[in-house]
Amino acid sequence: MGQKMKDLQDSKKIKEKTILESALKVMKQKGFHKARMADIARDAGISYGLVYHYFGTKEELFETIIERWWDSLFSLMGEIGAASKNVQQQLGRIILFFLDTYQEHPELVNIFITEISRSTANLNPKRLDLFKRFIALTENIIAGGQDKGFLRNDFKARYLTYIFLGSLETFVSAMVLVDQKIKGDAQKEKIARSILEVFLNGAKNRKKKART
Amino acid sequence: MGQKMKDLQDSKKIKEKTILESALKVMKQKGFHKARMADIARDAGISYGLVYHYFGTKEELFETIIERWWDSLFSLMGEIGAASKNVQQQLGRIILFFLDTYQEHPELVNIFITEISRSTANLNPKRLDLFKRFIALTENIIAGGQDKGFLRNDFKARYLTYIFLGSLETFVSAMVLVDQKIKGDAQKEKIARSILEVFLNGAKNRKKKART
Amino acid sequence: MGQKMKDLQDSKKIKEKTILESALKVMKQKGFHKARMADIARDAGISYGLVYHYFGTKEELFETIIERWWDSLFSLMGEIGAASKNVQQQLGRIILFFLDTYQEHPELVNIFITEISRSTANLNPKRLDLFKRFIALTENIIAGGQDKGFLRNDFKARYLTYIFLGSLETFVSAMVLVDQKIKGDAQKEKIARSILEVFLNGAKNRKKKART
Amino acid sequence: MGQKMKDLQDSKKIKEKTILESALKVMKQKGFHKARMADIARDAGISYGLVYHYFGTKEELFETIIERWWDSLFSLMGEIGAASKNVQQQLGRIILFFLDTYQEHPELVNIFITEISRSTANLNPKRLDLFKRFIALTENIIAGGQDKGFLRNDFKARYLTYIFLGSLETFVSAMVLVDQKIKGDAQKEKIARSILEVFLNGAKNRKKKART
DNA sequence: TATGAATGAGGGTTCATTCAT
DNA sequence: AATGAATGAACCCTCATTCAT
Repeated sequence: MGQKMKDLQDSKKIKEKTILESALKVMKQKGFHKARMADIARDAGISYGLVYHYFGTKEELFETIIERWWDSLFSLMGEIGAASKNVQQQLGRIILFFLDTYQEHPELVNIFITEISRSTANLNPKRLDLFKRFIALTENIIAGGQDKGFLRNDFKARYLTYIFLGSLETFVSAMVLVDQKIKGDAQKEKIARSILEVFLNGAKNRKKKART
Repeated sequence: MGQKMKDLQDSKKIKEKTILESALKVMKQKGFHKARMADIARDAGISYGLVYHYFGTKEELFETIIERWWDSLFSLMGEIGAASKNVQQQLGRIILFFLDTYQEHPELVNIFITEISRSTANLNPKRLDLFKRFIALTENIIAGGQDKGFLRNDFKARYLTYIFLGSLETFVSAMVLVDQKIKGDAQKEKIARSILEVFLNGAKNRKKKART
Repeated sequence: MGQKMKDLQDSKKIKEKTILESALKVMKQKGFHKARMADIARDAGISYGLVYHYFGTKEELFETIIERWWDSLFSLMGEIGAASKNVQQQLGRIILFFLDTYQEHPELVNIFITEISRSTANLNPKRLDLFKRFIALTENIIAGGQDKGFLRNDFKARYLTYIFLGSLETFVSAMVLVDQKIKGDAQKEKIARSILEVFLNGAKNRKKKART
Repeated sequence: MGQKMKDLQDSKKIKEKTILESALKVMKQKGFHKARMADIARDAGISYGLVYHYFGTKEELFETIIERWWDSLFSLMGEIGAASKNVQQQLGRIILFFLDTYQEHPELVNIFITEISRSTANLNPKRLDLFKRFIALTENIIAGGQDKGFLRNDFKARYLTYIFLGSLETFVSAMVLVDQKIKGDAQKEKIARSILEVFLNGAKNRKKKART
């Protein structure tokens, strides 16, 4: 491949990325349905006709965003599965992934949570499958922990999975809502540990005798 | 007030309720932004002009739905605060409220969670305040539990609150997503106990020695 | 006719008048096209359904207003014609009629001028005829003045008529525009004399030698 | 600026003008409130979406029409002020401007008179100011004539101004009403002279002794 | 690639009018 | 007479998408 061609491709990639980032930004501000192609183009500093050159339709643009999210998520789940760490570490990795992504792209997390994970309107079979697949992968980890006797067996793995992902998700989205920034890796680690600790050991006080 | 007038008011109330329910139904199917007034009217079996007779605009219709949700939620929080139960019971009541509402109006929960709680686009200051107020009330309960030594003190009450509400919410919304119906009060109770139990005692197995 | 029936008819007349006056008021504020039946009814203190009981349609309500205007105008023109006054007095009567009506019902004059006299959209053949008839009657007076040698003969009567009515109309509508009230009969007389004087003798200074 | 760019701008200007002319045409036929954007677009031979591309809203389109009218009017008043002609000539210029505009764009004059000058509903403070400014400029000319002793001093300049503009306006609008075309410059000149002559010297016959 | 003029389906809203009570 | 719920035609405006340049 010639240098020129490579440059061209690079420039194409860069523009694509610019558009995607503008899309995230605008969608965060106005929500998916209210985000206009013209807004996205303006934010990206290009004409709106050009957006159609790179992404066929608004839907396609949206799909691309979603796909990239899932790709990175499944890529992580693959890594986690490959490395045979213990449950605690595996769950920790998932938590950190969400916090990392949030740190880098708060809008992405926001949109993922807002527009995709919750809206049945946006939930076509293909997307639902991705969800189920992710939940199933998490459930596998949880079930593995149950098998090893590390996690309690008196609840279905599926229930524990919901609770785990729920804690995580609400943490992240609560931060999105109040536009909290995670300040530094230290805070990130602390938050991750909190979530994991409460999930594993519960909110109940074990040190003193409870008065009630 | 004469009987006739009472009847008229009743019929008005009934029609209002019909419209609200149709709105919930349609919004669930298509999402808020995609829900057309014409759809709602058709579902309610009336002309769309009449919807405007009862609710000035689509936005107002939406606001009414939200307000009623908050009213019932705050009404519950008031009751819980008034009755000086222990933390466990108080949290249990909150869980049951969400499950109950879901049982009766799955769409309402869905819309609340999907369109309101998460979309910053819909989150004007007034709404954000309601949210913060609800979170603060829950935090009070949690903090109360910490004061009594029942809940652990090594995490901020706010963090525990997020985790509690997160578990609960994800449970409910996961059920919304896969369109699970809660079968009977027995199942509802069981789910409520699961959520509370894991929140309080953690997912870790305490009976056997964990192998990892 | 029984007393009861007479009372009923009176009450009917009163309500009709109330509606007509509210219509004038609202139309003045919002213009004819923007004036809603509901507005008129609210101003009259009745339900809008009742307006339809008295006047079949909005158009009919409008027509009634116009008709009454024309009736009183033609009634005046009849009087003027009957009494064989000189031109000066006849023209004076017309001027006073407009000023009187304006004094009593500024809205009516406003609507007449704004919505009727000028909008070709509202000018169906019947209405155009009324106009032409009024102009013709005025022209007769003017032509009479020419015949008697009182008014100049070097311009068509029609032209002089336009100029006469134009001066008058602009005076009145300029007052409508700036919402000037005519203060007392003295001012009214003075205005009437000014208009007539300038129409008859011109704006040119006749007392001194003009420098230009 | 490149030739291409100039062409583009030209084409844009041309289309804008096309739309404005269609707007005038339709508004004349149906009145402003009844004029539908779709009608205007159809008359201009374009889709109605495009009208919104050029003019944001119906209101804006309307505003543009009004503004251009005022611009040309004030531009004339500036010219008149600059050239220190005598009063007679200055007033003549104003008359000819109205007649010219009428000759070229009868709709514009009609709309100006019908929808704007008279409807208090359309009379926001900004517009009222423009009116007052125009009247004040005319009044200046009249007052100048009074100062020089050319015009009579026994009436306020403001009154004479009303009468002058009134004669002029009614002439023009009467012609609009009956859809008279001005045939050739000769007739235009004659009309102009008539108006001025009657305004200056009055309608009274000065040659013979009036019999009444 | 890049622009933005052009299109038109879609959907919110208004309001005159009807009609059951 | 009186009310106001109910209807639906009409109309403004938005915005995804196409296409000529």
